[in-house]
Amino acid sequence: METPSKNTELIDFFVNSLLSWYYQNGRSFPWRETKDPYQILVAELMLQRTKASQVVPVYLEFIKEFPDVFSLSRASPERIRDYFSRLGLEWRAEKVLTLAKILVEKYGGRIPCDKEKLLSLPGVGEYISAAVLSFACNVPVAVVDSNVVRILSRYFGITPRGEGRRDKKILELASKILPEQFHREYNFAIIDLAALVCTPRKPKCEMCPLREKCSWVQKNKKD
DNA sequence: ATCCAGGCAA
DNA sequence: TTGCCTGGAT
Repeated sequence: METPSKNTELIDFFVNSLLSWYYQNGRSFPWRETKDPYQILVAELMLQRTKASQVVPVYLEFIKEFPDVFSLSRASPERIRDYFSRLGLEWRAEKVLTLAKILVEKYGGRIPCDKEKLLSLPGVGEYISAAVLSFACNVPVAVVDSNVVRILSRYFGITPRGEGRRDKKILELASKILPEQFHREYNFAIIDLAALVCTPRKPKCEMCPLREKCSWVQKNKKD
């Protein structure tokens, strides 16, 4: 009887605090200024396992040389590798070219706003698919990476079974929380909070907008 | 030396 | 669903 309303309260506080924090403290990146699915896709391919600040110059140069999927599909593998090697992702360059060619030949150069079609593309999994859908296609889906998992499990006091990205509880919670009207801002917000405040080690709980109701903060007060 | 993390194959 | 791949971070 009291659990559902408490959960709702917990969720409302989470979403409201997170969003207002984001409007004050959120980061700005070139790929957040656009809703072009191609540019979003390129950014996400580059952002995997790479610090965003390091991606910025590479991304800008890449988009300048390959402003759309057609120009990319005509690029040489070596030229693409030049960019991705700067990010430690040169082993992916070949896949990027394959991806561009498929987009041109099969989809007429348009990135499909469809989960199944996105997942069928080489180099695109759950994470990038969700990112493209929310950031470019205006489809309200929760973007869940290990950073998001960390925040949800800390705040709500959930211990994921094995990997969080494969934990049903976490995924259900993530989509339950997602505010449909503000899904894009919300997804950016949770990514930024994870990067700036709720870091894996030594999180800056003093400056966290969620600390009042964070289960992890309460548990660690003893220390 | 080990861990991490999203994509992917078995 | 489980384990491997890759290379930067710890």
